[in-house]
Parts: sequence; C-alpha cells; structure tokens
Amino acid sequence: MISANDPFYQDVARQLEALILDRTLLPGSKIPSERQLAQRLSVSRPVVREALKELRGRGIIETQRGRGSFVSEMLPAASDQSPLRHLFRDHSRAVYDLLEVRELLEGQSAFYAALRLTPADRYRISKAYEAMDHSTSGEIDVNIEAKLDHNFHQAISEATHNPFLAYTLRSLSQLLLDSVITSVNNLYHRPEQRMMLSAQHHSIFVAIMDQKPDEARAAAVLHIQEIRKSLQAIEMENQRLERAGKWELIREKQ
Amino acid sequence: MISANDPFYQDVARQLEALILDRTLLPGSKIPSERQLAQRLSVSRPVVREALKELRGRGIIETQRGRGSFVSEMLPAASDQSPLRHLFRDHSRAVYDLLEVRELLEGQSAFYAALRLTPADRYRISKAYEAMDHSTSGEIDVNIEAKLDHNFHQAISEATHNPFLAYTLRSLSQLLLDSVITSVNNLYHRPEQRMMLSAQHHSIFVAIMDQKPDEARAAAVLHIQEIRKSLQAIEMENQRLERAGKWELIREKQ
DNA sequence: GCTAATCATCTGGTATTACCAGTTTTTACA
DNA sequence: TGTAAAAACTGGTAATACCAGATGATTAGC
Repeated sequence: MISANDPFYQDVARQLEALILDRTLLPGSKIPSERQLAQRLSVSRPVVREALKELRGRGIIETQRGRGSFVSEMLPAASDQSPLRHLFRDHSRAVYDLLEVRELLEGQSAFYAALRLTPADRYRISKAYEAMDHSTSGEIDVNIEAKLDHNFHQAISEATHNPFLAYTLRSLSQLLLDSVITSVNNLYHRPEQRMMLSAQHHSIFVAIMDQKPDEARAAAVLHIQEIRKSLQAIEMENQRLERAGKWELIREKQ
Repeated sequence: MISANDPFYQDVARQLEALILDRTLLPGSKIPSERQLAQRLSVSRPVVREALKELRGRGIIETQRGRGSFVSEMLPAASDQSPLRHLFRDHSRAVYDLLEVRELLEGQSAFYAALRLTPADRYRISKAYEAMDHSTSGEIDVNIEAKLDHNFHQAISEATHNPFLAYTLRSLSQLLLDSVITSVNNLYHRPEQRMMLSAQHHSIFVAIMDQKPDEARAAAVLHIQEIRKSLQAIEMENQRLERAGKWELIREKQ
C-alpha cells in the first residue's frame, strides 16, 4: 500500500484517484468520510485531508462541510489533454476520427508552412527530417521513430506561424504517441508501410522546402489517408484471424 | 482577507494562486515556508498545508521535504483550455490566427454535419438555430447572442459525429466567448454586420438541413471569412481614429 | 397520526502540540 | 582552509480537542 518514497498523502490521493478513474467510484458518488478513510487506510486524518485537498485541486472531487466529499460530476482534465484522452480511450473508432481531423489540419499545416517558410523554419524542418530519415534507415525502435515522426510534423506546424494550429495539432498527435493502442505505431514494424511512410515524409518535405503549398497539402493529406488505409488493412487482417480463431473453437466443441 | 463563506484553506490557496498567476511569484521561485505563511496569514499550519496541497493538485506548485515549496517551472492549465488562453492573451494577432483555424474546422464541420445528419442532429441544430434567430430579431444582448451563436456552431460540430472535431472546435470557439477582447462580440452591435451574420447562419443552416455538404462547407467558410473582414475593417477604422487622435495631439502642441 | 422542534450523530474545518525525516546552514575543530 | 558535526530549517505525520454545518432520529404538541 505505502510506497517507499512518497509521502502517505500522495499514496492516498493516488489510490483514491485510481478508484475514480477506473469508475469504481462513479461521478457524483460519495467518498467515504475522512475518519473512515483514515481508519481503513491506517493513516491519520490530516493525511487523508491533505490527500483529499490534492484531489480537490485536481478538480476530481468536491467537498462540502457537513455533507462529505463527492466525485465530481464532470471529471476535468488531469492534464491539458485529458478530455481528449477520455475521448480517445472511450471511443472505439477513435483512431479513425482522430485521423480524420488530423488529415484536415496536417494538410493545412503543410500548406501554410510552404507558404510562410522562413530560414529558421527551413533549418528546423530539415533537422527534424534528417533525424527521422536517419532513424528510418537504421535499426527499428518504434518508440523513437514515432517520436521523430511527431517532431517532424511539429516542426511543420510551427512553420505555419499560427500557434493555435500548432497547438491543436500537437495535442491531437500527442495522443497517438502516448496511446496504449499501438496500432499506428505498429506500422513501423511492417517493411512496406515503413517505406511508404518514409517516401511520403520525403514528398512533404520536398514540397515544403520548394515552397509549393498545394503540393505540400496534397502530400500531407495523402500521408494521413495512407495511414488510415493501412490501419484498415491491418484491422481486416486481424478480423480474419479472429474469425479463423473462432472457427477453430467451434470445431473443437463438435 | 478571509472570505465569509469559504474555508480558510481555500482563501489561502486562492491568495497564493493569485500571486503566482500575476507573476509576483515567478516560476521556479520559492514559496515561503509553511510556518512563515501560517504566521503571516494568521492561520494554523495545517490550514497552510491543505492550501498548498490544493495548489499542488492543480499542478502549479511542487513540494519537497527539507527544501520547501516552489512555483512550477511549467505552469499547467488552470483549466482545460489554459494553454490556449495563454496563446490568445499573448499573441497580438491571436484573433486572426484563431479564425484561420476555425475557418478550416468550421468548414469541415459543416461538411460532415450535412453528410452525416441524423434526425436527432436535425432537431438539435434546428433548436439552436431558432433560439439564435429569435434572439437576433429582438433586443440586443451581446453576451446572449454570442453564446447562442456558439451553441449553434456546437450543435453542428456534434453532428459530425467526430468527437475530436467537436472538442477541438469547442475549445477554440470558447476562447472568443470568454475573451476580454470584445472585438468579435462587438460585431453584434453593428446593424449591417449583425444582418450579415444572421444571413450567413441561415445559409449554413439551410445547406445542412438540405444535406448539401459542399454548400454547407462553403457557407461556413464564407461566414468566418466575413467575420475576419469585418474585424479588419473595424481595426482599420480604429487606426484611422487613432491617427486622427494623434494628429489632434500634435496640433495642440503647436 | 402528523408536523415541527430538539437532540444526537455525522460530516468537514481549525488549532495546538509533539515528533519524525530530509535538507541546508552554521559552527567547531584539525 | 577544509571537513565533519551540530543546529536550524524544511515538509510530513500523528494525536487530541474543539467548532460549524448537515442530516437523521426522537420527542413533544396539536
């Protein structure tokens, strides 16, 4: 129960938060009283109070004198992007919806980057492209490649000189980076997809460097579309495998 | 100092937060010790501790045993949209950058809404449109009209059935709603602009109801473009007035 | 039997005191 | 002058007592 390094109040806060986030404690529901929690968790009441204040500061509980503490009806962000994370986690088609928005924004991002390119942008995008290219031609480390891919796109979005566009894209693409869903990341394991991604990054890069906005947009849109198609192909393949697995099960029962 | 209704710990947290947010206490800087704060604010140390835990839960301070409490180097969101707010506040061309992104997303939002319209969507969008239309034809209350405008656009974005798109648009447009910069809101005060906005909302509405995606997109894009043009016109007018003001000043000095 | 008032118990909120564990500063000694 | 130890500082924990608001149970009055 008690972590060796962290203060008790942080442990308690963490435990309570876990109960809330995994829906053991539902929004609106009452949290046990401070005295009860202190007794059950074998800590003093001030420790519980401090833990509850931390959760309150995070906005995930509300407390009222005389009534008790309750899980907030609306659970707000644990971080900036937590509403987005929530959407991503709970939504079975999330990755496709996300790609739909990204297609639009990445296309426009590439368009404006090509249009507004400064020497500093040129340098930054080149550096990011080279790092990614260098990584692509070497040994596969999916996490690093995904991150460098992300960095390349971010350099582009920053070259738009529209901070809202850059911020929005960063928020959305960060979801894929951080995701426990590895389907997108798994594209890097497949040689044909990996080469495709690499070629498309090259097309985007060249169009931006040559300052051809329409070509840059088209290349970026195609890039996301190809990712989507690849994911769909992988998904269908997984469904075929799954159906085959079910058939094997039924057959063994006869 | 002490609010009549709130617990002391909330008052203390609020006061400290204000010092941090108005940059009296800079990121990375040390916060006075618990004992000092307790003494200076004439509260007990547990009250201070609880206040600090609340701030810690908000992510705006960090505490370490033996060292003290410090303002976080990276100040995270006080709310979901706080990074966006930061961009908006600090960026002199913010409203135009924001409109640039909105133009893209609103266009696509209208496109998908027209494409994917369900009966429930139809109902919701109609209700939002009627509320707005009804308000437009009556007495001017800018805040209400802006909010109803926002609701109309939100109903459309929800009809896309892409939660990421809906969320992103909501975040961005909420900035304008909440903004202390009232230039967009001031459009409602001008009869010709108000009528223009109303007509454009009508075009968007009709195109979506008739399920014409391309028309819906074009109408939505035009809508944002017109807002931008109006703002630019108001800005130029303000600059002419400002220059005239300066001339008057110089003339009086002679 | 029903309603209102009172009381008991519960809840979070505040204060005091004592002590512990980690960090930093000061002092003493070689 | 440098190093080690002691003192002072920091946040962390626990216990105790009491206060203020909320809720539920009981009692009294009609």
